[in-house]
Amino acid sequence: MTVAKQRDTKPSAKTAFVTHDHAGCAAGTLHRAQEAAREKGVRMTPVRQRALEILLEEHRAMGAYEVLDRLAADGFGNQPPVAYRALEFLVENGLAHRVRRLNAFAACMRPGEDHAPVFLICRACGAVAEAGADEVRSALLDAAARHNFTVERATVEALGLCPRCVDGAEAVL
Amino acid sequence: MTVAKQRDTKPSAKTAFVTHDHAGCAAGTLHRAQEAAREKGVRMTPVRQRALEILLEEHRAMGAYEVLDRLAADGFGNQPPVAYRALEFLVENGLAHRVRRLNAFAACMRPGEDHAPVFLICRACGAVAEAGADEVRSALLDAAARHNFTVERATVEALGLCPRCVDGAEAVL
DNA sequence: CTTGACGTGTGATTTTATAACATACATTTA
DNA sequence: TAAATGTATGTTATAAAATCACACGTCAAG
Ligand SMILES: [Zn+2]
Ligand SMILES: [Zn+2]
Ligand SMILES: [Zn+2]
Ligand SMILES: [Zn+2]
Repeated sequence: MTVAKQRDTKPSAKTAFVTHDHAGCAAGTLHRAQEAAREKGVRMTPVRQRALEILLEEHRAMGAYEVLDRLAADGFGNQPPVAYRALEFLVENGLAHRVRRLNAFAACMRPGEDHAPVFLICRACGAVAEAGADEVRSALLDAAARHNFTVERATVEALGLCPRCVDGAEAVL
Repeated sequence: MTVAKQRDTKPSAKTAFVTHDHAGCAAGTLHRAQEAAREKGVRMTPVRQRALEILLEEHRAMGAYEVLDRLAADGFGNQPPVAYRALEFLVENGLAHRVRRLNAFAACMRPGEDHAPVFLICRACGAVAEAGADEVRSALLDAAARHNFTVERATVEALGLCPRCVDGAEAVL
């Protein structure tokens, strides 16, 4: 089937800002996330999977309450902990990320790959891309080392304009 | 006077995690912040200055409500906007930074210097250091450029253990 | 003196996140 | 299978963080 072909396609790492077969992109990522969960021995329950599917619908970050509304509409609980717990599970297990600048969550595009994500957030269209950036991470570790600081987790987020919005958007800085 | 000598001392860039003359450190930074505000033509009103002084008391980040309590105790208003407005002013004018991981604010140690701050946040003692890290910034810009993304603002924060806490703190990762 | 920009005070509300407890389901153990 | 145990979900309530909307005061330009 044609979907299966898309499913195992390696992501091009810059899909978020260009038009692409997102149905296949999302299905493939979901599939890889399920695989990662299975290998990790954690349970991908219905709420959790649905929450991930919701995050995967678009390349943008969603607030917990927005996810909650969607989950509730699908027959799951409608209280904050329902969404927060599902999202926490996804983040803990590397299937989603928290985007601190937006107080929101985004599906991970490389589930199970143990990567160091850098987020590129378009302030005009809200698109969020997950850029792999080992150089950023190692530069950060170097800087920390100069202060004798031991890094355990890092947040790297850039706000700006994606290639589609860079023309025709008013400057902010 | 001895304070004046401290006031114009350039910060060593790694003061936060080592014992130092913090009274002089704070006074000097406040002085430089006032200077920066004057040069920029913005008004350092009483609330704003007091808010900065409060942030400068320790090398850690403070929540808006914590700052608010302190301001209220000093006779200023006791409603959230009082603190948020003062903090927003400080951030907008480069006299303080927002630490997103903590939903908190920290005084800038290089007011008026137009720098690219990287925060090192100790999860054990709460100390926050502002590490200059041009390499991190340029690596981030490179990564963004590969996606044709235009960076306007960036957040780089590392959570971990400072040199004083690295011994005798349980692992978390 | 009047106008308008800016800053501050205050009450109310919105948005984001957790605490605490009860119930349901699943996996192990007997 | 039945009991026991751990894990997941549902629900009520509350806490924490941030913003809105409006009134009042100050000060400097016209
Ligand atoms: Zn896609
Ligand atoms: Zn965009
Ligand atoms: Zn100091
Ligand atoms: Zn520490």
